[in-house]
Amino acid sequence: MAKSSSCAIEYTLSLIAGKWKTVILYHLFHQPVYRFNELKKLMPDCSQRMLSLQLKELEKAGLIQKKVYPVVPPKTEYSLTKLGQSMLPVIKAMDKWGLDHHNQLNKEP
Amino acid sequence: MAKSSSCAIEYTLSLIAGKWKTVILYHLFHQPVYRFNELKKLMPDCSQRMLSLQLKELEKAGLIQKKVYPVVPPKTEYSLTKLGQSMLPVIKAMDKWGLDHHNQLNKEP
DNA sequence: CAGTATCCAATAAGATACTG
DNA sequence: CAGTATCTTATTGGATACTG
Repeated sequence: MAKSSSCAIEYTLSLIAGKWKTVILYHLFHQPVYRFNELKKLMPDCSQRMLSLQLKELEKAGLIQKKVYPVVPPKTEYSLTKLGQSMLPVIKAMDKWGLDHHNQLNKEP
Repeated sequence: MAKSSSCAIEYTLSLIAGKWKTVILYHLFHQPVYRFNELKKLMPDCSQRMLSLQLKELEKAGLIQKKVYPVVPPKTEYSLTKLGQSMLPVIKAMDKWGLDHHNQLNKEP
């Protein structure tokens, strides 16, 4: 984000680049609300730290929102904002492309 | 690409992540063939080195192909492969989203 | 024209331990 | 439960100069 992008697509990419952001959005499209540890379980290869960072960046980008319940033990809920929901076509297109072209997936005997 | 992705969308992202890849694809959708320096001119903020690297990765991913003419001075042409063309919905969705939501673009007086 | 080579800076990501 | 802190490594990107 150092330089302003000169191309629309660059801007879009800047918001969803990062190893886990699209995956997080993907999950939130399939279930509207997730807690931190639920997401963690869905993404076993994503460390707690990375999940935390990526959620923060998505929140900063305005794509997701976080609701914190002041209870003990803590409870937080992540969900898509309106803006995040508008990303659905992008996520869908990427998911479809991956399903169509990633031969290593869903090819178990 | 160290670990195999467990999610289709992760795979898609892995192929188009990188600061300039989607932009290159975007241009190749609007004009089927480009030479190295033509792309360079379209992307003034992308260094020659980066352009070269990103083109190489796109080629390795099978999304673009390169035709080299054995002439002096050298002439190369880059174009989308069939696989690259199949990425159109993804690029289009990202472009549209950027146009719709990046307020800093196309707002000059 | 279409790149490489080299060197360096910045950023992203991983591992592990700790906490309100 | 939902994170931080710290340290380290890996990857990416940039500047500049050079070449077949």
